[in-house]
This record gives sequence, C-alpha cells and structure tokens, in this order.
Amino acid sequence: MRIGELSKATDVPVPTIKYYLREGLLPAGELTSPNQASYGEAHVRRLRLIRALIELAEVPVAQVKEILGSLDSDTEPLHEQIGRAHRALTPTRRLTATDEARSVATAQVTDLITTRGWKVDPDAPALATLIDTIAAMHTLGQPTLAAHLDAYADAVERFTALEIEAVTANPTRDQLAESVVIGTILGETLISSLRLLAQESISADRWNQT
Amino acid sequence: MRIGELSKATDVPVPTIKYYLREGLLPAGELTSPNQASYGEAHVRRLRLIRALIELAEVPVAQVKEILGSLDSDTEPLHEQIGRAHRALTPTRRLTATDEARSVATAQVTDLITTRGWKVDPDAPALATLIDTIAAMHTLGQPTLAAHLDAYADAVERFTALEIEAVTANPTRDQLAESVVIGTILGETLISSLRLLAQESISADRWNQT
DNA sequence: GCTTATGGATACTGATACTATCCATGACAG
DNA sequence: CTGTCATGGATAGTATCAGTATCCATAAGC
Repeated sequence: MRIGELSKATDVPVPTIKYYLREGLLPAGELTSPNQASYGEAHVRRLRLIRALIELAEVPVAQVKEILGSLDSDTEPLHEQIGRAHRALTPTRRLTATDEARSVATAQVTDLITTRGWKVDPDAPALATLIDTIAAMHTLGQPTLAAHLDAYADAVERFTALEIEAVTANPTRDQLAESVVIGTILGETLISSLRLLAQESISADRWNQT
Repeated sequence: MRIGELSKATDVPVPTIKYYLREGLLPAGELTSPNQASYGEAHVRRLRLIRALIELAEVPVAQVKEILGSLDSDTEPLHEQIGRAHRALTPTRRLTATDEARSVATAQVTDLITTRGWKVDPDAPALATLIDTIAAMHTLGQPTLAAHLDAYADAVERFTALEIEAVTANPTRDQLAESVVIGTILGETLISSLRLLAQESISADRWNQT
C-alpha cells in the first residue's frame, strides 16, 4: 500500500499522515526504493487508533506518541502503561480552591480510599484531580455532589469490574495491552457520552415542555 | 475590591483577569472613575467558577463564555442551558470508523435508547459521540466493552439519579441553574478521576509486583 | 508631590496541530 | 521511452488558542 492508498483507506489526508510519521506516531513504511515506501494493514490499524485517540478522546499528539511508544515496547509493565494512559486523561491543573476546601476534600478522599481498600499511589495524577474537583465544588458552594462520593464510587466500581473482565479476556500480551489502552481511554468517552445522554433524557422530561 | 485584590483573592494574574474581562467571561467592575473600578464577592465567585471550568474540566474559553452567558440570562430554559453545558463537554468529531461499524453502532445505540425509554434529541451532541466511540471500538477490534453497554447504562443511571437529586435540592432558579452547570461539568471530572483511581488500584493489584 | 496601581487599548508570545511547498526521484500509461 | 503523476523527505507557513506584555493617561495613597 502506498501513502495515497493509506490515506484513502483511513480518510486521513496525506500531509497529516506525513506529519504523524514525522512525529513518530506512525512507524515508517518499508522503503522499497529511496522515495517509495509501502504500508500494510498494521499501519491502517495504527492510524485509526491514532485518530480515535485524537478526535474522540481529545488526547494531545504528544501523549498519543507516549502511549503508542509504550504499546510497542514489550518490556514496559502493564501497570506503567496504564499510568501513561491515565496521564493522557488527566488535566495538568493548578489550584483553584481555597486552602480549607482543599483540606476538607483531601480528608474526604483519603477516607474514601481507605474504606474502599483501594491501593492508590499518592502520586497518581487522578488523585490530585479528584481532590481539586471536590475542593472546587466546595468552594463553589456545591457540596451536595461530593457528599455522595461513596455512591459514585459504587457505580464506578461497576464499570471497572466490567472493564477488567473485558480486558483480561485477551489472550496475548500485545492484545491485552492494546485493549487496556483502548478501554481506558475510549471507555472514558463512552461513559461520558452515555452520562450526557441520560442527563439529556431526564432534563427533557423534567424541564422541557415539548 | 480593586483588580489587584481580586487577583490576590483568586490567585489569577491581573493580565489574565483583564483578558477574561475583554472576552466577556467576567462582568466589568463598577466604575468609580474613568480608570478605577470596584469588584465584589460576585466577581470572586465567578472567577473561581471560570478557573474551575477551564483548568479542571478543560472547557475552552469560548464555551465558558457561552455557558456563563446562559447562566446569566434568566429567560433561557434550563433544558437549553444543559444543552450548552453538554456541547462544552462534547468533542467536535469527524468520522473515525468504517461505515459498517458505524451502522452496527447506530443500531446498538438506538436499541439501548428505546429499551431504556430515554428521550433523546436526535441532534444531541453526545449521541453522535457515543455512536462514533462504539463504532471506533468495533473498528479497532475491541467490541467487548461496547457489548456491555447495558451494564454501563445501569451504572450511569445511578449517577444521573444522584445528580438530579443533588441539583433539585436548590430552591431558587439561579442556584439551580448554577448547580446544574457545576454538576454537569465538574461532575464529569469527578467521575473520570474516580474511575481512574479505581482502575489504578485494580491494576496495581493485578499487574504490579511492588 | 511622588510612587504605585488602574482601565483600556493594542501588540506580542508560545504551544499545538496541522498544511503547503519544494525537490529529486520513481511508477506507470501510452 | 517520454510525459504525467505520486512519493519520501525536508522545511516553512498557517490558524487557533490562551494568555502576557507594553503603553498611556489618570487616580490612589502615603
């Protein structure tokens, strides 16, 4: 397959493919002559994955590169790979909340984690985001949602169980790794849009006089 | 309060505050003389809301403006407001998947919606994203997650019930509207980070030999 | 009266994700 | 075998976004 055909197969413009090649998101095709390379099915798959991450999950190109890099390494432990995927999903925040709100939130979260028996690295990116979010809710005078943290955690544990189940069904390590990435990142988009749909439905029911 | 004090109170640099004023995210202070204005508590609150949306939820400035605009209008129906918040959370995607994957996904989603009895506007932004995401999962050879759509929807309905409850506790329309926005948008960040934490915990358990 | 802060306007910056152009060569149709 | 088109590789340009920086005339506060 030549670059033009790859472009047609995936609906990604040729210059964009060249850009991904330059950035190292997509491995180079096999050179058949100094200015002629051929691409295979693997490139099609990889390119589709790239686009899904970028367009659907809005992962920045630099992070996609990191994630794919760790997908391609077969020495990196799965747990590390998941960490990368998580970093791709976590905003790099600064503080938004007042100090007391933050300490209340921190207490709330550590409490949640201990009662649930979760094992969480204190440096986990999501941990800081969770604390900041709860703190922000307090600061903004909306503590109600955060008060139901435990119920949220219940619901969240349901997905997670499902995801682990779905993911561990994969036999080989490569497939497992890829499904972990896809599950983690596109799973987020899936849940998010489901939630919005459910909200929209209820909101239509309740506040719309159509 | 002068701009410098507002900056100190919220930890937002003065030039950034000026930028938000220019962009119309933050209402102008009350002019006490041609080059002197005074800001109040409302500005502090608003500024904190803006920062939470931008930093925590990563909502683009232009969308924040739209959302705040509809918050300040007391004629816009709540359902419309929710729609705006949803648009702020939905990527503007193009197609990533093959056509057959898309049609399978569409069937799956319409089925879900009818069996659940959800009332969903066919133009809802989240609908397209959901379909694209499921289609992408199929195309990428990871149909397992999407196969449990129904279980996901179960879990999602739990949040939504909680959120509606939390939100309708607010007596006045203004408070209600604000809590809808905060709940919808920061709620997303909350769930997302909870999910990542749960995943991290399980992944540490299962794949990490620390 | 002197230093500092302010409102308002305009200009500049750095990051991100592409697009466009160029060129020498190669593929392929006639 | 010749003209046209596509290609790999390099470099440069573009649009958007989210601020920052600078200027200025005026006002606040010691």
